[in-house]
Amino acid sequence: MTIEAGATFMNDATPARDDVRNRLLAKMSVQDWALLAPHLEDITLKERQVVEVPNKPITHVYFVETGVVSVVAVNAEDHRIEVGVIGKEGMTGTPLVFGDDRAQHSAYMQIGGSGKRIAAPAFVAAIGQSPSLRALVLKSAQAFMIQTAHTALANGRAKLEERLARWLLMAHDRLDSDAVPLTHEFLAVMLGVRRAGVTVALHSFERRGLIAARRGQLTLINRTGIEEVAGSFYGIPETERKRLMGETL
Amino acid sequence: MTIEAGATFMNDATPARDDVRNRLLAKMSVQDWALLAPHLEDITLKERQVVEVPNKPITHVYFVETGVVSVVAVNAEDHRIEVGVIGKEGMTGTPLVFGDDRAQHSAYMQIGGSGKRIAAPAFVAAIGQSPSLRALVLKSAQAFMIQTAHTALANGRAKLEERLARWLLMAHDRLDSDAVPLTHEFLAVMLGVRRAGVTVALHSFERRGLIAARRGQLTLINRTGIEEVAGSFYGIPETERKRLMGETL
DNA sequence: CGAATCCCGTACGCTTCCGTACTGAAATAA
DNA sequence: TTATTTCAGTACGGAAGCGTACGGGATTCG
Repeated sequence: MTIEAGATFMNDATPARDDVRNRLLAKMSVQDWALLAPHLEDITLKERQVVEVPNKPITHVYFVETGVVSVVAVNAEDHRIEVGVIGKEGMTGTPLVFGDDRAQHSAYMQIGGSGKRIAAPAFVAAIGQSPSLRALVLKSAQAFMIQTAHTALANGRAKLEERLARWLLMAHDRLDSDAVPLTHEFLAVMLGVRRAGVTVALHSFERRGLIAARRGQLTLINRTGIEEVAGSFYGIPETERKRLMGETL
Repeated sequence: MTIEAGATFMNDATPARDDVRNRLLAKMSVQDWALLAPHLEDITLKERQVVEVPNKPITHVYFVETGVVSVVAVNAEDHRIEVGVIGKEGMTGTPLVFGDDRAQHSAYMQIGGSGKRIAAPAFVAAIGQSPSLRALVLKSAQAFMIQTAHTALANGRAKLEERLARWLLMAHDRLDSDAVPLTHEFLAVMLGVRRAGVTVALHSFERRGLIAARRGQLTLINRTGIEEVAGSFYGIPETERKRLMGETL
């Protein structure tokens, strides 16, 4: 690991900005970065690590850099389904942006990785202080909301294969490799379908040369082909996020 | 119609506050009300009247007082499904709260009624000026977001009868009578199912004494029974809204 | 290295809901 | 009043996906 020249005029605790891979952190103004940086903490995010628990206070906001967070809505009878994913393009803890201190949903690392986090009070103070920072996180929250709406659409109207393709594409957008380290079981939980249904659908993908599968891992081979399977159920949240946040996903 | 004493010290264009039935307008501080009131316009909201068009600028924010708005997500292949409903508890135009000027979804009156509206620029100016007003509409936006997430859950996991019961309850919460003036066709569009499927399900409800049905109209008879049908797919967004906004729904 | 566990492949009967379509009754328009 | 349109009731074959379950291979644990 090399020492970054850009970090020389900052104190030891402040992470260097040049190697920040979270898009929100990278995109904000230097002033806003300066506001957050002293409170940011580098963190490893292991798979299945819980970042938010429903109806519990949010302790930290996580800026993911590698890996994927699943946000899962749960009801009283323990029915559950994923309502959104978060990766390097976004952040967790959107209720804080709305002035609430509690998590609505369950959120945990679906694919392990790393990132930075900030304690909730420091985050709230920062967005209270900087209108431009608040505007940025509001847009990010809106982008997430659009994703949730289209998840509702896909859940109600798309077939299993279409929804599975959509999920793979959303994960792929957030990963640096074509390999998705996940079991069929977890894909099934996220989509709210049978594990066996996922197995059959992935088989079909594999036979068509769209993916390669190994135990606990699958690799995208023909992304365009997967996009064709997902059809119009994939894409709108992605273009809307680009419109709202700028060209970087 | 009697002349309200409370209106005497306001100018002619300013609606009297006492008879405001929209919960958000009724709940805000006098200062925030004074900020909005001069720009509020009484309006009749006929059924099927369009209030937002996807990808088009939002012209007005609507504060519904009677009737119900459907917010419907649409994709490129014209698949569509309702992602939320808005009545007297809320407002349309949430993207404006996030700093965006465009509608994501289609929004129209599913059940006709009336309300007040304000031109988008005046609304944006007001929330820019008053932090307390901004906080209020942010919480309302969050409540809507929770509703959307649970719609995604219901779409993915609930059966037709459960989803239909959920919809009826959400509509009933927003109406002043037990009569829901809607055809099976429109219920089907909102739920993303067949019209014939809705007919059969409503029949079952009727046989069980939960509702009474006439052409283009159905009446809730046993709300508790309908709640039992919806099970845990109904309720969380409602209690969360109460928590966020205070005891009034 | 053997045992226990995890993950995937596959199967079968069953439920739910779709696509489609025809009918008659009710409401509306002429 | 008659014609037209809208809405609800019903039907049938079929697709999609569920619940369940069993076996075998891969991986991990002791």
